[in-house]
Amino acid sequence: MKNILEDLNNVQRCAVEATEGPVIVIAGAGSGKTRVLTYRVAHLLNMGIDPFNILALTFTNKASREMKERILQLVGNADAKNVWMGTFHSIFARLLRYDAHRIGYPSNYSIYDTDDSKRLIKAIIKEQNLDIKIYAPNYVLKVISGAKTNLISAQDYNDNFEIQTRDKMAGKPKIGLLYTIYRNRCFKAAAMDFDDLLFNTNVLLRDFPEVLYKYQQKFKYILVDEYQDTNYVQYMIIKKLAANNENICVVGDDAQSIYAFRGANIQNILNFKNDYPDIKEFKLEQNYRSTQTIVNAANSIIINNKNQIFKQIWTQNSTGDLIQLIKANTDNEEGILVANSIFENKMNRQLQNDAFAVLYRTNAQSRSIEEALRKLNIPYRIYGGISFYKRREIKDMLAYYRLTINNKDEDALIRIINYPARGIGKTTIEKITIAANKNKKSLWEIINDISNYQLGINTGTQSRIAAFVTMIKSFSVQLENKNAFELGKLIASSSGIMKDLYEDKTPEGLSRYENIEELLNAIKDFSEKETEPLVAVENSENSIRTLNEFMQDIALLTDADTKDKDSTNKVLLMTIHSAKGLEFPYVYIVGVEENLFPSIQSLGSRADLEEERRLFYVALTRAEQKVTISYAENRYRWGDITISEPSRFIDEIDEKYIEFPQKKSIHNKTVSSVDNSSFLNKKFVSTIDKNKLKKISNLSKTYSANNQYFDTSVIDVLQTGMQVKHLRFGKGKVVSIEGKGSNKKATVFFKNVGQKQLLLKFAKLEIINQ
DNA sequence: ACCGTATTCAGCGCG
DNA sequence: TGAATACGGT
Repeated sequence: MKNILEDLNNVQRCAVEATEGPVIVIAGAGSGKTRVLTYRVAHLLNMGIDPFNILALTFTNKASREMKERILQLVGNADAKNVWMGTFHSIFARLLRYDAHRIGYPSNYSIYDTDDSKRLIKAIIKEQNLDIKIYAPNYVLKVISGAKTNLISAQDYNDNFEIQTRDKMAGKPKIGLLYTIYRNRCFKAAAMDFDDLLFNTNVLLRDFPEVLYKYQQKFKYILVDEYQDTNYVQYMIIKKLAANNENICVVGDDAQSIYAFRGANIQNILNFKNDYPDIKEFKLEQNYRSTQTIVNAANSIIINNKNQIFKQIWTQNSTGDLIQLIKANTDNEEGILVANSIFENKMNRQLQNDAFAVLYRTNAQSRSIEEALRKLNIPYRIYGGISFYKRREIKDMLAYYRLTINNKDEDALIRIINYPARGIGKTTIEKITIAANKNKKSLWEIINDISNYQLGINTGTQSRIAAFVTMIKSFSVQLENKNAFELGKLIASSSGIMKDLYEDKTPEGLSRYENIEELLNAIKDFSEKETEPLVAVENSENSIRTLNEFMQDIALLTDADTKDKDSTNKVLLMTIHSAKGLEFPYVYIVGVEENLFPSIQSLGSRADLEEERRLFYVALTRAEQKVTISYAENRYRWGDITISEPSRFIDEIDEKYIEFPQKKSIHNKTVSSVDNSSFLNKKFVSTIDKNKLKKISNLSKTYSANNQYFDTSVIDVLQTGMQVKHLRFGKGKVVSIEGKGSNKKATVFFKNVGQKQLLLKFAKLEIINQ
């Protein structure tokens, strides 16, 4: 067998071979992070570790799928698919199928997605006669979700004086009550939302020592990807699982932590060492993805952040093109200029459409880009958007499946009890809901025994309800003996959904019908082929693949997971957030303006601004060959034209990496004096006001002041024994010098921080004493 | 049951 | 501005 370790560089190899004990890998952008993770798992397997003893947690389903494929290729042994690899949610959803009975949940519990949760919250707010404006469902959900993420139960929430005070001050004292009701309703419906999957896992591991012991024994080796974006509950779960063996390896890059806004805690990675004193730390600093220009420009950005783990990303790749700056008058013009630029590059360099990606801060920005691309007949695809599984007709169909599997599923029941219309109206449902709340029963329990409750429902309606119950039951009894496709198809036709959509001859109706057909095709694939389940199945004695299994498989899918058949060779448009982990030869970052990027909401706090800067860093480092940055001076936002300035992030890039606009906007507003001033010629042209001129000229001074540190002469002159000063590390003494030319490295002993290896072209060393 | 109008929302979004 | 949904009238 080939020694796979030979594919790795030194640090990567060390990180892969350090299988025992706690390990942290700080992996710079493009430094081969995924490689380390996959090779590490492959290495463990080659060492003879049982795949069932390995737990690998990823950020997205897509990442786990890709990693699995690569590991299979590496070890060439189908056993590898038994590694527990997946997202936190899919892995622990699975754990809960085995053990949730201890906290009162059946193993066939439903999973509510965000829409389902919101519907339920809204219904509860209405039932409580609260003002929907004060208790906006989105807000309430966000608060509840945040609480669960921080392991605050409904009980804790209501008992916590500070929280209660905060809610009262905000004029929303009933949020705790809504949390309690919401939790109880989910429980009664045998449903968990996304947050519950993690929250309840933590409860199991916390309150049931035998469960904790079981999984500690099982997961002898734990790997966590994208550790910088983990939140508190994830942190706690990992900590508990790893407590016994401490064979834990986390991989991440603090510079790419961009999800604080939804609870990710960058301190998890910054403080990881505190939890495991005897930790081994590896830093992957060589970038294999991008040109020197891109790497250096990205470094010059991120250095402005205070809160970070020190590292020096460098590359052996060629210098490459300068970062091109495009200035536009309006957002529409920005779209045109970007599309033109893509077209030019495509022609001049003979590139395919899929060599290009356009990244933006907010989804609303895609419009002008789309229009311009369409005009030039450049095919594009928006990455993200409405997921197949979130379409109304699909959710309706899935609601039938959910109710068939879990009769208590309240959201599913409400969704379909009168769809297709069967004469069970609002008033009836209201009566049933009230009865359920009063009797502390699920809706299903009420309608299953409708004749025994005096709800004032007329006999006609009662018999229609009874017929509905009978129909669902007739589906439920076939869950075990029919495969997913047979039963799925039966439900689609018996429920009347197929007929309902078939009769709708509008274009929307037609497309809905087709979508249902597509869903059935997917189920057919699942039933027949040995499709790889998202999470390994341990005892697959079951010869048929059931509808229940299908639903578990897709419950945690997102649109990023739905394969797009004709996704090939198109320009990709997406938010920067969804670009995380991806790479493209040519990257356009658009709308790089103050108040948009960085977002206006981020300007209030240093932490938020630093997150925006990391986001910009992520955007830059997606590119392999060339980055183009654009901004517009006028932009439509919320129906108003707003005037914007170029983002501070543009100023932060060392200007020697930027190619400033030469020719102007298509509106021919070029200022004639451009040629007179070499400075203006370089900078943003057009109508620059005096203040901006002043600002820019100050900046240019800053740059030249900085440039002395970059002066190659320092690299050439530096000798062992010299006293030097580093911007962040302070004073130190050169211990040794290795390498030559631009890859020259010095080992320096600093008084304050100890010994460091520095790549001289980045380290802004100043010689203070020979 | 359905349609037209009113209202609301607009930072990023893993599962 | 524009889309997505809620509401209210027929």
